Amino acid sequence: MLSKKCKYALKALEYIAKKGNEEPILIAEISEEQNIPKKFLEAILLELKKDGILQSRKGKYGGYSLRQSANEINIGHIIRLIDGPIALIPCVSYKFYEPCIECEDETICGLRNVVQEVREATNQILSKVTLADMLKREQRLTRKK
Amino acid sequence: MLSKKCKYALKALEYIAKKGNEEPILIAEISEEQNIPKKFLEAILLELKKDGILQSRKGKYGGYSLRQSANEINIGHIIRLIDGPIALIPCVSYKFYEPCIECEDETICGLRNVVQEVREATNQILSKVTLADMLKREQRLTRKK
DNA sequence: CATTAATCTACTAAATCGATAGACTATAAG
DNA sequence: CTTATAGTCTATCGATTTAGTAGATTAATG
Repeated sequence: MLSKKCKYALKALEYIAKKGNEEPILIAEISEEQNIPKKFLEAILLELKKDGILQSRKGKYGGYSLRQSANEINIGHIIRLIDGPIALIPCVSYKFYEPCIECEDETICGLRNVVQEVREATNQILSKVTLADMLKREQRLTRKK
Repeated sequence: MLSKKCKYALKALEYIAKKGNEEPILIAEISEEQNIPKKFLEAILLELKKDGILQSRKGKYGGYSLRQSANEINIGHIIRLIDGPIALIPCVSYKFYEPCIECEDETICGLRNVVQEVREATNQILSKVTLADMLKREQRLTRKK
């Protein structure tokens, strides 16, 4: 399950991308508009900045803006950044690979073999979806109503 | 990520299915052979029993055995039983559906739309894999070596 | 120099996870 | 009917993670 933090991150990114002008957007504004606790949001935006997804300016006329364009920002990447591995077990994760302690030989593990398929399918989808795509989907769904 | 508890559950089931005779298997034996803390394992096996996957007998010659046949026991079901929802957000989960608190209208949510695809792909795989399949995979992988 | 707004450091409450202890109950053998 | 065996139930515990808060600090603007 995605953490609240991760959902907050995605909502904040959506919000920034939607307004998508040059002028930076205030933490306070995002916090109010998206109902995200301000202090918590601060920490989240900072993480996104440190990863190079956002940029910021302090002081008057300061705030946050996208550093990468919305169609370069991958959703799977954001999820991994905030929540860590998406895979169901660490021994099938690319980014967060770790051998299972309880497993003597992972190459013959049945569970691993199954979970590997799941990871492949998940990755197939997530690796393609960007922030821009997500906004497009939202627009499409809204028009349908 | 799957919890340790869940991995223990799957390992225990594999062990029981492998021995797969009529005679019940002791908690203590599973615990030792699979390196699972005994007391913890007790609780796990009890859950599996309450769900109808295992059956047990007390006293001498007692122990645990499969109640369902290994090719009726679905891996996704076990994971959901022990760890809860597999889906990334509750609003796309069949078994554990819950609306997102922070979401006013889930039908137009872009994230939900993406995550729904992931759930579909995951389900496609997990709904087909049984305990028997997992054992078969293990055998196949072992032969390959 | 005053104001604004991000950044950094340090907590805290609550929930979850992994595990343990000990009393209780049902079964089989003698 | 008693004893040994082995699962069941209740309660608790320490560590970690999650969600959130408080307050001081730093940088940009004017």
